[in-house]
Amino acid sequence: MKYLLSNELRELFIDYFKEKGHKHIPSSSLIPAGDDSIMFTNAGMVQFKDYFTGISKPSFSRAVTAQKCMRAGGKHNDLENVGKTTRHHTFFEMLGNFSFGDYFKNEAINFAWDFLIDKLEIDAQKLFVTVHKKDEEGYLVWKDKIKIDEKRIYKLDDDTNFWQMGDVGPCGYSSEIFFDTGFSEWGHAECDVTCDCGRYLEVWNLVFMQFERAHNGKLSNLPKPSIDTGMGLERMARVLQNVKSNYDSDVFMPYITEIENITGIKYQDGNNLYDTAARVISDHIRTSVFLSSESIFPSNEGRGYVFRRILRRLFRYALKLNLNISNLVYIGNTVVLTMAAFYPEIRESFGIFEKIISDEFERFKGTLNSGIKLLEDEISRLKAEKIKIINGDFVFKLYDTYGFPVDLAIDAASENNLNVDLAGFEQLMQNQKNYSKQKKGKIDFTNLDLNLNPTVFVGYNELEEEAEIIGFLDEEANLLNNPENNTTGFIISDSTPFYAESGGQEGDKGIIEWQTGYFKVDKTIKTKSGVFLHHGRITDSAGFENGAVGNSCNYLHRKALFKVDEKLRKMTESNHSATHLLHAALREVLGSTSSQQGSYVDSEKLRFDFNYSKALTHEEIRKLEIIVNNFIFSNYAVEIEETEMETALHSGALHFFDEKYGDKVRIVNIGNVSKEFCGGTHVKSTGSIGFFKIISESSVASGIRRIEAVTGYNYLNTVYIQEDNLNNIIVLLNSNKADIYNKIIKLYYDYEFIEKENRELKNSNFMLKAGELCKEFKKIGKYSYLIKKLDSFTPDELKELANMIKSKYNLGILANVSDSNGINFIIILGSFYQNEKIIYIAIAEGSMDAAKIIKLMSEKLGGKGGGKKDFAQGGTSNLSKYEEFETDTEGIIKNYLK
RNA sequence: GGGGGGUUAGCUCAGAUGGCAGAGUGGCGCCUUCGCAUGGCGCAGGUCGUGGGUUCGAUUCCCAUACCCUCCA
Repeated sequence: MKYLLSNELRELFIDYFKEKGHKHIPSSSLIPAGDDSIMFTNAGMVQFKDYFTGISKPSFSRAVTAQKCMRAGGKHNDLENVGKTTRHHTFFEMLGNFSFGDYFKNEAINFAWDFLIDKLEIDAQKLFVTVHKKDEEGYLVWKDKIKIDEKRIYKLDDDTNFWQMGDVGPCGYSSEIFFDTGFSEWGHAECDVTCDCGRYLEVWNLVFMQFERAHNGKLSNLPKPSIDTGMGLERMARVLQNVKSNYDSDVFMPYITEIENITGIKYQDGNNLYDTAARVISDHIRTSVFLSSESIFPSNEGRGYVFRRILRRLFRYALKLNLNISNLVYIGNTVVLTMAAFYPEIRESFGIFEKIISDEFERFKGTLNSGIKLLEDEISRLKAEKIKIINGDFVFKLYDTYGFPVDLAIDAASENNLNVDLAGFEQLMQNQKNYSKQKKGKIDFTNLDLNLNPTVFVGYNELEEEAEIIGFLDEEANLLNNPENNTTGFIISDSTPFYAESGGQEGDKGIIEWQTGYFKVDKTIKTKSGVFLHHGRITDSAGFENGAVGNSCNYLHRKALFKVDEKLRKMTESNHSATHLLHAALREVLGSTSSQQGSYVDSEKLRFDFNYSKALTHEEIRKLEIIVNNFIFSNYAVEIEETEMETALHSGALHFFDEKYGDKVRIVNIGNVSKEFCGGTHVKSTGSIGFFKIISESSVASGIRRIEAVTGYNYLNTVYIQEDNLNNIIVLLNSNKADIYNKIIKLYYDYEFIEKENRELKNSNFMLKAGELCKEFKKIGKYSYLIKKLDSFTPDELKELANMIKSKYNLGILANVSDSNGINFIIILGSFYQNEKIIYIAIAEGSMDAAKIIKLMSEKLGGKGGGKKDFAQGGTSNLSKYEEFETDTEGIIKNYLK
């Protein structure tokens, strides 16, 4: 067996298959292009999916790749296993060779065997293979052509040896090659390839795509069967380096060695906490470096959320080993040193990695601290009540709501001699998962498989076109032959001038009309296979009149005129072309690293997201606007070029791989300032954009900024709105454009001054009034009371006045030594309020109860009220009681004091 | 996409079955001190995220909405 480093293995593999007529295709992004069914690229075949399904055709029939892959979210999730086994990773590389209708089983098996035996010089006695029990053809290749001992061929079932992409589409038997490491993680002495103990390592999976599964589940033979294979680089490196674990290979040892150096503890490849932590840290840092290079940022949804979970798991283990953030960055740099030769993007993005990891660490500390606080409170409560177990509800809430890791909660519990009800926790966790699953179920029309030819799009040149209606889908995606009049749904046609939403450009609106009626299109979308869906409502007079078929009407194969709303389309095109200009300007002002993160244009405005770490300054925004408007005023011609993907890639045009481009791509050239892949529609020359103005700049996620802007007429509208506002203000203040600012400044200061003066005036007025009212207290024994009705006071004013009376009266009593048998008084003030009710408040001191008095008053006055012992208020809309307010209240007080 | 939580003074956060909005810290002033650290006293600083509703009364309850955190998909 050859001893190869991982980089050598990768090279050898690619060279071998290149020699066998395969085209080396670079690894695609970790973000699958135009594929929402998976979160991350998780196998080598992902970038070739459309070739296997036949949606598009490659210009080559054999390919070889080393593909970046992730399994840490969605259907394939290995995250929790990482660090605990010898062979699970969140990020890994898959080596693969592919045949698209070219060679099949015989060659695929021979290539694999030849590579293993001849190139890697692996001892054939250590290899075992599996085939599907019904795959006689595959079995015979192994037995007769390769001449492998029958005892080494395992015939297995669907669950291990049948592969399919989804419920429908291409699928087929697979054959796997296992390597006997002679070492079982579980200490098994006797077992075989079907055992999960790690002794038999699956090193190569060959998928024979030979069937097509229909909606009814039936299989039919594919005319041109294909091959999809995958060999895990990390596993094979481990085999060739003859070590017990992927982590002991040169793929991970550089990082583990660094952890040893930092902590001063030797890595033992064991199951203890330290060794697990070292593995987790190595794996997760490597993954984080790669995710950073894909412009994925930690967030609370989708891929960003997976990234956040990986980072949090990394931090948890880093804390256990007392690693700090600069240690982690240092290890991250080692990832760059070991892997950037093959993946140069990670070197360029290292700054982003540094920022992400340190920002996220700060955030993590925040959630840790708040969690620790809650946990400490709970623990001391339990201790006080002598309870020995923290219940699952609490731990779940801590985790679910506050993001506090469960294992840390368990640690803290055991430090305090407490247990955690883990079963209860798991139950709640399961409930949440089920709940979340149930809540899915909106139809994704873009993912429909309608089994129709792609719609011919003529809308680049035509906005009106006669076309044939070939189908109608209702809102539940049922194909209706005779949709009733007034039904909403989707019209499908053989061709159309309507642009369907894609590439961040809104779909067209407009009208589809025929002799007896029309269909108002409010949006246009398309399926992944290119069938255009015009959404709207049928309005057909024939539907009402045709009694024979109720009010339904057959639209199938009817010719209709498809008319795009030209005005909206033109405005959208302005915005779209302006987006390209803005992109060019951004690269000029902020540098070429500020690349596109997404964009959306409709007829009203354009939105552009890009990565940049801080808010744009006022000056930068102005600069962008000036540059873009200069582009517009230069009236550059917009040239569209249609070309092969290959040549386009070499032309230096900007492209973004979360977009899906066909084999033929369109390149949009604007002057010599912008060149981008783009399937959207554009103005003929930049002059017709008219004008460009940024209306907002904001942040969408950390590290991503968003610019929103308007063009042409839309800007005119915002100018009008602003102008009207300004004019209204000018007229109101009887001023003019030149003076208005100074006038407002003056008014503002005047207002502040007057308000302060007013407050003081009111205060001194209240003081005076309070002083007067102080004299009106009446006495019954040691109690005194003041009852007064006042006109047009607000509740707040009553409160304030009463408080002043109280302090003045208090002062008077305290000054008067002879009256020292305790302070017991109540102040009751009432007023009209907004001419619709009587309000009254009571402030009491000593043993008088304001709330009780207010209750009694409310009974008498037919109102409601309440409060506390020292303060209460009430109200009534029974205005006629106002005249007797004082006498009534006095009666109540006298009665109360009796 | 769904669930949970949050938004109160410049900052960190309390708060009440609905009844006059608080602490710590920072800011300013004064005192203690030869001076500094410190300590003591006082002052300023609030649309209680926004908009509706219920109520005599809402920062608190209800509805909607924005933003942030978090879990699940």
